Amino acid sequence: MEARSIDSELIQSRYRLTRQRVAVLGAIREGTHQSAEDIFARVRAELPGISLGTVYRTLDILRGIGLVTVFSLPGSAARYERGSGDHHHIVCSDCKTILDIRTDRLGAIAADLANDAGYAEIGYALTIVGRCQECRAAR
Amino acid sequence: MEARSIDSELIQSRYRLTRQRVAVLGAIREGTHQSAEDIFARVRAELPGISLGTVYRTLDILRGIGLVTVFSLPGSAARYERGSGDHHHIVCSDCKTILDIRTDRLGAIAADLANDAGYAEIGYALTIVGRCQECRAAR
DNA sequence: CTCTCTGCAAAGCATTTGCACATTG
DNA sequence: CAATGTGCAAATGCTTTGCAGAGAG
Repeated sequence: MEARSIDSELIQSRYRLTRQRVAVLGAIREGTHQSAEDIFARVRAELPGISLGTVYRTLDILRGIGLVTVFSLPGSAARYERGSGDHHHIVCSDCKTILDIRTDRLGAIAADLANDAGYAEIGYALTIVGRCQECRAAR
Repeated sequence: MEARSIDSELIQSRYRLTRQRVAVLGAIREGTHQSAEDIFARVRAELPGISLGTVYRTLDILRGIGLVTVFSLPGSAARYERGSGDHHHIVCSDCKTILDIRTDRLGAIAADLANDAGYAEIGYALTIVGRCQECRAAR
């Protein structure tokens, strides 16, 4: 079953349900690690009149209600993906390919570390940098 | 003993040893999680004529030779700190305060995950988001 | 002296915002 | 209808870059 429906989430959060918002969330679900421009391009196919500003505004709302997660790597635009950050990333230092990673070995550690620091943990994300197979094979 | 000296590192990397480069690295060592602007402000005290462009160019060189690490959080400028990323961060979702975290519990996990993904690991960074003590106390 | 570096200012992206009109509930 | 959302375009940050003169080796 798909995560919480955008309809109920937006309405419960007293946001209006507009074509643009539905389309943006739809676009997010069609890909991963997309930049705002990527999403803009995708949504445009369905809603040619939408503006990039609206995409940014919508992404910010969706993030606020937990339907979308953002992360950023130095030197590139923010990346958006659906859901709350329930996975991690490994990035190739050469070709910049990003892969999702899942593990259950981090939760306890993050909880301990947050606790030690006196913070109430909200979330955590591990980013690994490495060289992917293709890039190592090529020269 | 302080890490590798900037002099030898720059020279070995066939970069020229300039006042600006020495000052920028000095500024980095006086703080943590500094933005390029922060570093610019700090260096200016010593070298009033330096330009922001030079700060950026220098930071990029220092990062290239491993004397400086960069990281970024969505919605704010890149942060620079000395050394190679040998520690992690916890950020307050309210006041944005960043704390350094050290642990030896992640190395093996990161190595396994990189391996599973077919990547040759270069580095990894954990970022925890939470609410700090002060922010929880205040209202 | 030659080659690299720097300051300056302009350019380039990514993201945000003000405003008048369109839409939702 | 009233309140909210959207398109448009300008504005704002952050970072990069071209160029001519300054400085390092």
